[in-house]
Amino acid sequence: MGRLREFDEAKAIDGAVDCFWARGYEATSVRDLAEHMGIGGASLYNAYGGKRALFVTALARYAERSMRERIARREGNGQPKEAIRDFFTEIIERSLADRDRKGCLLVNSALDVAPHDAEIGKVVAGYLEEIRAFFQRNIEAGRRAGQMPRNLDAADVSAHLLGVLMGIRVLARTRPDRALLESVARPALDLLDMPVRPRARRARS
Amino acid sequence: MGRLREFDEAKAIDGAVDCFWARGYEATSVRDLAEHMGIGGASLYNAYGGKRALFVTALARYAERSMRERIARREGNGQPKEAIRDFFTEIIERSLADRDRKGCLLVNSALDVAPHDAEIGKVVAGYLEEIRAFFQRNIEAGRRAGQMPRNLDAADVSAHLLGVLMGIRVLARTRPDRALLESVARPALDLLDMPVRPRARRARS
DNA sequence: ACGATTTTGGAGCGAACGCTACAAAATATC
DNA sequence: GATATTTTGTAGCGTTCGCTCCAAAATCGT
Repeated sequence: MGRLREFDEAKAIDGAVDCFWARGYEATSVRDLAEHMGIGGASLYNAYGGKRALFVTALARYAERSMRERIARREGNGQPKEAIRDFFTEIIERSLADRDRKGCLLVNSALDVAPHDAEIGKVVAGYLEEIRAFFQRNIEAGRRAGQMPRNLDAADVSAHLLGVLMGIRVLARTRPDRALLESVARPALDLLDMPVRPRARRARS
Repeated sequence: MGRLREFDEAKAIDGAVDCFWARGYEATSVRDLAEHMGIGGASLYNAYGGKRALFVTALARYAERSMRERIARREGNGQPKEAIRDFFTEIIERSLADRDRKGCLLVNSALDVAPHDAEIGKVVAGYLEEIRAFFQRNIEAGRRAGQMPRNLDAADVSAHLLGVLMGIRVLARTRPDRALLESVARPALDLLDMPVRPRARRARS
């Protein structure tokens, strides 16, 4: 019973994601949100509760459609090393193509919102942990398949890859330069390759 | 000629740094600033021009007192590897001791302000480049001194270290956990060590 | 001492902020 | 069709925003 909603809820959330993504939490006003969501201010509060609650919803939408989608697309192909390499390649390519330098909503939130809001902080930390776990699963699979060095510490290296990923997204927002971003990633990805037996230059022992 | 300033200009700038550092650019109000700087609103505009100009000044102060000081303190000891290692150790320790999770003003600005303000973006990029250059100088010195592998690519690895540093500062704001932060840094720092000749497990060719 | 110049505190500008109140409009149940 | 319930648009609540105006206060050169 009651009047039914006239706006497209999926489009509305996507509009909210775009707003928070482009401008950040503080700099996004409720009026901006309502306009980009295609709804009125009253509907926004009626349907989503308010700015903060809407942000949590938008964050979940972003994580689902952007992060988890990207993970799911790479995983389960039986090529764990390519999964990780392609993950970084895609992030770099998208960062370079990101003309308005929006970066990653999760990373932006980790610095903007999370430190000032314990609840949202835990949510963001949980999303980032999902990325690290993706790295760890694929490192372990790569070791089992003999594609990666046996002595790789999956916990260490997965955390390292997560840190490098965060670094790429930070640097991309101030200096979206291909050479820089690829240099950041390369030493980390080289860890995943099998060591080459160093060729002896001259006879020595 | 004219009335002379009554407030301590150094303390005032430090107060502005503290404000922007703790709350971010957008979330810091001119009234917050004036109060923490110990001056009135009119004096703030008279002496510094406005919120944005004051932010640029505060950023320069932070870079000088926090970043360049940290670099200068480590460099020129003839121990380039320790300079880099200690740099990361200090960042991790300070991040763990940073109870209100202020992080690094440069990194915060790189995500908050830089993408929306081209001029400030270039300033921030310049400061970050100083950090990368510090890494590169010490990598080259370490190679010359025979403390680091001869085949280290100083450009690549210095960019990598900068990325890892950014990653540590991001993760520290959402999950200030020693094990996590040290895991992020460890594989990067291990690059600086001389390779150990792998001990042959069994006789094999 | 005096005019010129600068700083300081206070009041307040117009605008935008997050949010709410309220009545008209639209639906389901009966 | 009457009633109950929900959504929608509008108007506006009180607050805060960055910033400016202005007169009093304080210092200089002369």
